[in-house]
Amino acid sequence: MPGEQSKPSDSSGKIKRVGHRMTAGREAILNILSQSTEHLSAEDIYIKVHAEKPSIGLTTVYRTLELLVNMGMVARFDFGDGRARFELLQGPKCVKYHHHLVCTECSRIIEYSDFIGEELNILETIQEKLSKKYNFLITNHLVQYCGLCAKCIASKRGSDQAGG
Amino acid sequence: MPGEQSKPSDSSGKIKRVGHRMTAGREAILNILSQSTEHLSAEDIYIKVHAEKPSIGLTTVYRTLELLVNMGMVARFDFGDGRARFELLQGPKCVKYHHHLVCTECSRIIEYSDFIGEELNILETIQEKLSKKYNFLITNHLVQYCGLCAKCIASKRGSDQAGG
DNA sequence: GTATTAATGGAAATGGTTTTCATTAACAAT
DNA sequence: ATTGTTAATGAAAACCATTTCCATTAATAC
Repeated sequence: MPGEQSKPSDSSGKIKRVGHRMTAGREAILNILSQSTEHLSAEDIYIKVHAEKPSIGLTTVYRTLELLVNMGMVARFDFGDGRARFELLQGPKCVKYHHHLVCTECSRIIEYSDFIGEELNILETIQEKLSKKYNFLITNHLVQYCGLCAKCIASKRGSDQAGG
Repeated sequence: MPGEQSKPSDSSGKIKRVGHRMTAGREAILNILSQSTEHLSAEDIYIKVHAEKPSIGLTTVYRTLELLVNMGMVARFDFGDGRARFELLQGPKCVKYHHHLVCTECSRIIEYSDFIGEELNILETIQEKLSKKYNFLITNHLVQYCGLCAKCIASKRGSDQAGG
């Protein structure tokens, strides 16, 4: 059946083409990633995968994520809360650039796409200049605004007592 | 002696003013931080501090760094290699903005200050917009270009064998 | 179907960071 | 300078995300 490879984007095909085997675990993990817009940690993914395929272990999740990151299919982010987050770089829901708003209090992460147009020109111009000046092969960039989200501002205000 | 507080920047004074005690360990750590332009990890700092004051332990380094970060005197970065890096935000050598070039292969970090002017306008404009739209209190931002440094490009080329 | 070997799971190891707890020492009051 | 209070400390243990080990399983090629 030629239509069989009509999986969400061609992730499975890509994996095979590079000489890796397509397994139930890898497929499940790719599915989770393609269905989520959140930035999932390895454990988040493990919990979801494990729910639908209990045979799959955490180790496999880590190994698969490593593979996908190395293949450039998944991006890995460190937001400073001690666990890495992962995001699919392919498929319908994917975003090309990763510009985040991170709450330093509760680690809430917002991926904004507004205003990105304005940023990109400048960022790409600078990327080229840096690339030349420092002899870097730049493959990616990352912009993070750090601060407090609305909730944490509110709860801070509360715990600061009659602060005003 | 009134001239005694002429320490490099007024870090010690700042610590006391907030109600914390100035100790030998904290002073040593602040010294290390103010003397280095590198992005030091907790252990880097520990090794340097330990060399001049062997009584100071790694735990104290971590605790002091946490204090300084909370006081806003030190910035903490995660470059994805599993250990946090720290950088003084005060004193003569300090940089206001933290724009980095990170080698994903060897974790080499370059803090560039070129071209920053061009970026800042846009980044600050966007910061305000995001702040309003998402109700964030943004205190900081971070720009990272990721890729391969010159050395790692070269060594990749070598290990790829007759690749061209 | 069989062989090959990549992929896997579970347990153990690793390594950066945090916690615990008894001890020490900074600062304020004297 | 002495004393009292309690924050700060060091060492060891705990923690926890991630990696490694190794025997077993299963995906692909034949």
